[in-house]
Amino acid sequence: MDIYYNKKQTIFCLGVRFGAYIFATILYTMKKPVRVRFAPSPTGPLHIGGVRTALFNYLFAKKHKGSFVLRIEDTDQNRYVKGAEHYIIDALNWCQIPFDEGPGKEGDFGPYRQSERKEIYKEYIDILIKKGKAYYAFDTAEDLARERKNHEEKGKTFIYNWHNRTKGRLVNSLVLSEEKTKERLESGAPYVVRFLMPQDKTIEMNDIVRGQISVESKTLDDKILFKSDGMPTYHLANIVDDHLMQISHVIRGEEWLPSLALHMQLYDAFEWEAPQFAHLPLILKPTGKGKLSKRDGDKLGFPVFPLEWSDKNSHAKGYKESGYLSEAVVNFLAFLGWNPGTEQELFNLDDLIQAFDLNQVNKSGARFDPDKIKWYNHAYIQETSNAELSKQLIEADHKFKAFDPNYIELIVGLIKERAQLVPDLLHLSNYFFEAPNEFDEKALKKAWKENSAELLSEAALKLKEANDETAHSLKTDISNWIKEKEIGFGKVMMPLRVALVGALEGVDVFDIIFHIGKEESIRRIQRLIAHCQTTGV
RNA sequence: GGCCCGUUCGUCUAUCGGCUAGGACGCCAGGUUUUCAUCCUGGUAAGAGGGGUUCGAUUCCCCUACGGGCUACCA
Repeated sequence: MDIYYNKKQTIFCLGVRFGAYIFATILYTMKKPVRVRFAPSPTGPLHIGGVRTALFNYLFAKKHKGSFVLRIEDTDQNRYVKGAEHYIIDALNWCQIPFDEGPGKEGDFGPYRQSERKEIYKEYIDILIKKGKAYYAFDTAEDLARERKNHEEKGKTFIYNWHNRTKGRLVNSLVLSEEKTKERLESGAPYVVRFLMPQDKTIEMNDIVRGQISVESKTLDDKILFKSDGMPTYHLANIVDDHLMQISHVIRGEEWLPSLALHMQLYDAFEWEAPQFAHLPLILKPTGKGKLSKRDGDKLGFPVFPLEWSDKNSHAKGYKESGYLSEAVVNFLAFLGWNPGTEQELFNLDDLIQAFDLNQVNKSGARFDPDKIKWYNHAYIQETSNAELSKQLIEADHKFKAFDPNYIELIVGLIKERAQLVPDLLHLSNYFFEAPNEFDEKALKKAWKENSAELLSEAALKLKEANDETAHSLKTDISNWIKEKEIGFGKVMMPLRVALVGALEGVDVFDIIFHIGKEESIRRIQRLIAHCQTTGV
């Protein structure tokens, strides 16, 4: 194969290999511990895309024996939602991807809420200003809106950067004299701090998922780093915290990719070594356009949140409450945008940690498939013990408290292969716990023939005498009787099933009789006969 | 509009220059279950288009199209 390589390719390949080797060697000698963070904003319930980001961070951390940090990015006081932080922690715990450090689990790098780190950001923004990498700006929101509008009317886009930071009508410390700036600041006038984006620089970046990316700095704007309310914006807080918390790898959603150039410039400005970045593909709506949003759940009939959430103006369903097992959700999520390259589909958390590799993460967005997550759930229900499922069943419906737990376990074992969601166990099993209170019309039409009443009466008599030691002995006795009578099995079995279940569904008829008992079975048979007589079927 | 990223069955994806393009979900058919479901077997179905590079491109490069993201004193 290699003989077909031309010279150019060979040199290139050697170059790449040599480069990779040097890079690997440097990485190896540094041997920095892996530290990753999940940094959500407490603006509401964590949605399923956020859970996936957290999961990938967790898997990567555990794979490399590193730490998984939870940092609450609550720098926007307007969007702060009470209870959201608590929800995030509950959700991570339910998924069994707990963090090693974070609020309530203080490590060496706290505090872990950005609102509690206000002074730190002030300190660092001052460093940037002193270095001449950032500047004060006094333009009001109205000023900026006006500028945008003016530009728009001329068919242009307003960008606050080298184009106009010192021209036009903008007011900032680059155009004001030092004294004037000082005066303004001391007068208590509101100000923001902007990053002084270099004018002519090709910013080369490397992303673990996407490889080389490059952006021309002249297309970028002087982003606000420090808001007039004394809080940092995401960009500043993020870089400062990732540095201070010694984050080695930033694994986050693709929506942050356009900010990467800014972030790299910030690391440069501080003269800090940047962590490695991996931008995860977005999760898209099952149908239609765009990324999966918090509102899609109700519209499309599946949860988009791990746990249910309610506040005064909204209520949203959660996977947990809808009867999904966390293992299924985690397995499904792991396979959105990643796969191990083998044909194995079922992975528990330990397997995932073993197999996980950021290099195998896909670049393109993945549509969310509600059918597939159901399939995973069915698979995991089969793997879950009858005892555990019974426990969940009893929790879900208190009527089961009246029954022997051992009986419930037996029944669960009988029906679980038919259950896709945990609550399915409820309606799939009800004929084991109570007689049907109505009979499905279609089923009756199909099962009930002229002589059904007589046959069933006779069947009831035979049942009384039958050996009910096991379901199998029952089956043998009744089958023999049907054979002797030389009638089709269906003639007896179908109406019998309707009598027991109320419909043409359910597990094996003899399993049902065995578990509910002969007496109850006969009672149900008589009820159906009576029903058919009164309704004249 | 500008900037960035992406594009293999309907969906999630495998392939890291040799392909009769593999698996899973879904769907369809058959079998098992005298029911329903499960389960088993089989089937359906894909490299956006156009140029290069190459003995050979799904794979590498370019263009176009399409999709996605960002473009806030939100994260």
